[in-house]
Amino acid sequence: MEKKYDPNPVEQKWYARWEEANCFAADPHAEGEPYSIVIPPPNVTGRLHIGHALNNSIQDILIRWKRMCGYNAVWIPGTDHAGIATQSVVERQLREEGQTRREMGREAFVDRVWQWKEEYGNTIIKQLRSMGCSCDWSRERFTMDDGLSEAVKEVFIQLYERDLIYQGNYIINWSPALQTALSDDEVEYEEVKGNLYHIRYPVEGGGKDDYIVVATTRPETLMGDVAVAVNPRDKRYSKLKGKKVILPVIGRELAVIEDDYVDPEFGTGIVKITPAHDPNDFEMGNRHNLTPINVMHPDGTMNENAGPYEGMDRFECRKKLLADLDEQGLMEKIEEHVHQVGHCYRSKCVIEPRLSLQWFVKMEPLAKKAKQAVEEGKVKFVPERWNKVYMNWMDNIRDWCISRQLWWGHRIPIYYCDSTGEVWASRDTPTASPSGATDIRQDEDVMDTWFSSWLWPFSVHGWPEQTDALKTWYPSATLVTAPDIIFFWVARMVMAGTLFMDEVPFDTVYLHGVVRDKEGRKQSKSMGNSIDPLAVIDEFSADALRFSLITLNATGQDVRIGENDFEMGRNYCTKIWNAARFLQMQGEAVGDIDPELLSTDDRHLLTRLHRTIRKVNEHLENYRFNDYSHELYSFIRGDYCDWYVEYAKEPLNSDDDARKAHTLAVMHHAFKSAIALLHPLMPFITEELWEAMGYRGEGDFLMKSAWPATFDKDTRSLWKLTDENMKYVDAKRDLIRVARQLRADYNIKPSQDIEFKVRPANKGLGALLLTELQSINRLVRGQVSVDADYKPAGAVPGLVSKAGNVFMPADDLIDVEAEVERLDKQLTELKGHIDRSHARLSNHAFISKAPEDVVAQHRAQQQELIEKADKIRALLKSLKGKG
RNA sequence: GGGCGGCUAGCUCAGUUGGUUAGAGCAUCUGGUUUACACCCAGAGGGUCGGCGGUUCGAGUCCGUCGCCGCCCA
Repeated sequence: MEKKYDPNPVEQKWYARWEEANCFAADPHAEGEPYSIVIPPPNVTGRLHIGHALNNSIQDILIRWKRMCGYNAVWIPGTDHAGIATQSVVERQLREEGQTRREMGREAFVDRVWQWKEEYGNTIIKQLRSMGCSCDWSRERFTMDDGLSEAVKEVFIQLYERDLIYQGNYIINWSPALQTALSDDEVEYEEVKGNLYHIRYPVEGGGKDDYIVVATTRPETLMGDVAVAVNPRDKRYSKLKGKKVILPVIGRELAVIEDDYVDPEFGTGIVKITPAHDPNDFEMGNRHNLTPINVMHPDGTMNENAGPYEGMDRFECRKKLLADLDEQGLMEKIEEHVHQVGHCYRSKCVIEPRLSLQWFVKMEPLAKKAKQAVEEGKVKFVPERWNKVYMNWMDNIRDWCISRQLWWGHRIPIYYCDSTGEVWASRDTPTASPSGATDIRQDEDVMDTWFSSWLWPFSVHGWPEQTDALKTWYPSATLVTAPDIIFFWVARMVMAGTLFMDEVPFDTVYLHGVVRDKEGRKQSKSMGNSIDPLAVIDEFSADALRFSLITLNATGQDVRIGENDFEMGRNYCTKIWNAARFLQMQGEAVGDIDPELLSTDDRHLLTRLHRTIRKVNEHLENYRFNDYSHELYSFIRGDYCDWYVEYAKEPLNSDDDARKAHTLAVMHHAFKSAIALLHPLMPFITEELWEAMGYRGEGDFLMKSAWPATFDKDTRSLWKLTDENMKYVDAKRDLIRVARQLRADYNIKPSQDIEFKVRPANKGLGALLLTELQSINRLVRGQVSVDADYKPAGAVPGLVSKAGNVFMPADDLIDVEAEVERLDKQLTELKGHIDRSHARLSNHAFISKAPEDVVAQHRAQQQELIEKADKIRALLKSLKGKG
């Protein structure tokens, strides 16, 4: 083995070997309980960021763990076509070439996007490999693939036939930058400091001073006003009833209508009604039979209805209009006004509520089933609190606008015949209308990308075909994702699953936190604070990346990460590497564990292994990945390296070949189990060591090996893996720690062999210690002797350990003052604990109300504290007396 | 306006049903060429668990309230 671990070539080597050996490929007919995960499909335009790294590390842990446990596990990878993002990227490219998609034509443009996708589109998929993700690449899917497109079309038509899809003229969120409709969820509201403009509308037939004042935040929509409204109970304006007002600039007459919706408290209590540009006005307009007037082009410039402002951009128009109103003396006042303004989640432009003809999905019937599924516990959220968020969304569900004015995406399978006026949905490309007319055309729009993503859990398996994969792996087991797409994606998948499969798409949704920078800001490219996972892999290794992310991230909590946090992962790898190297240097392992030869430390290690396996299983089952990582970390670093290996050097260097061989057997058993347990988290180094240590069978891989089992009861009793032994070894180690502390406090050179006297806490313990002096001597780098009657002849430094008092008799060492000071401090601290313990135990209420075992526990603890304090007092006495 | 999360060592965070002397990593200090490892080892220092009030024999943990910080929905 190399002296230093060089991860990059090792990681590349193993990933290639796994792929060559088809280790990731799953077979629906294979044995084992099915366990499947579908990846949250990243954008095909995307690059791996740190959030993906966390997300996919978790999925890989689950899938590797389950695979080792014998499940028929599959992880389905893939990407989505990201309609808006991908189209934007290619359009930008065209622009640089001095072209536009309209010039190019739809077909050529779509071809061009496909070309782009083939060339650049799968970056993220390649990047997932360098992270070690064990996806079944033979099942990789793309939402625009034939099969998945088939599913999208089928679902659209089924919904259409069930009357759950409709086309309608409604106010939707319009992105002028992208020139497409967006769903409500794609709008981000931001607080903006704007103004509330108070504008005078002259009353028809009135004098110069006869006017009303309306307040608005978007004056540029004024040209689209079709009425003004007041609340019918608002006495101030009852005299306006039946009157008309004149729309400034345009000069159109507007009726004054009464509607309960108007809030008398807001602004002046009179609002302008602009049904084509505001959802509430649209509703009101419908109630009062008003015809909407649209004043804007799709790109956000003013249209012919805007009179003098035609051709101006909406914000330019606002400026000019305000100046004109001011000039005409129609501007009452301008108030500062903070309000929420919708922005496009992709282009960040200000959303324009706009009346237009779009396709919608009726969500209420879908929500009902999806809600029920969670209520009945068929889908569980981890952490549980997301339950409420999900329910709340379902309760306030709004119809889903699914049409997008784009070219890249699944085209809506609706056909029109202009001569006959027929409208119908078709699975195939029709050549004539149902009545036989041939002047037919397909709807120009495509569907929202999420309309394909919500089918992902079953469309990846070939639905609507009833494939074997679908039968075996639907529903999937666990969905791992970030909470920001709980509405976009998770909720809608539950809807699709319950509706089309009659079964929820997954039984658990694990929602992990957001990865932030050290200042707590979300990592983003535009802020320049993002950590590139590939750079981390390059510098520290994929194992280190995974380890650090998982170890630092508590269940469902956001995690702050900086560049040097990956050092801990790298250091851990190095440590494990060296532990393996040490073990290998001891020679071949022969023989098995022999109950007769087990030392107390052997038994301690094996007990800890047993408990570690148990806890690791528990943590993984409960999605407590950081606990899983910590548990193993302390086993490998603490129990195995720091204590056991150091202990083992004594038997390994002894002349007793049987003892030596047996120690090796124990070490290999523990080490082998440990790296197997670690494999889901750090797949590369563990696989490498599995081979290097000779654990690998012919054609075998650690990733395909069995998950370590806890020891059964018989083995535990045969090997005497008892609590008493744990207690003894812990006491012994406390003794060692105390002896080391004495050495450190008195600056004894490591090379100096020094004597320790131990007055054991009890006889049995003393007898046991006597049999283990060789290894203890090595660990304290001194000569320990056990003497129950030892009484220091002079002022001798000493400390109290769980195993008894430890003295370090040596000439010219003692600094009495310093020693007294330290013992005093310790005693004061102990006294505090004893006082509190005493107060508790002398409290009648405590004795009578607390459970017996708790009382007993506190009694024992108090006893321990008192004994320790007594020993310290004795030490102090001997120091003071003789010093 | 409603909801959620956070506030624990200098920093980043664990602490699952209330019950041993509140933990980890990093950072700091001291010592170290111990035949695996300085990406290391040994040892040490460091916390009124955001404030106040309550429930309880017992609160970092439960309840109320206030204060910041962040997110989501309207």
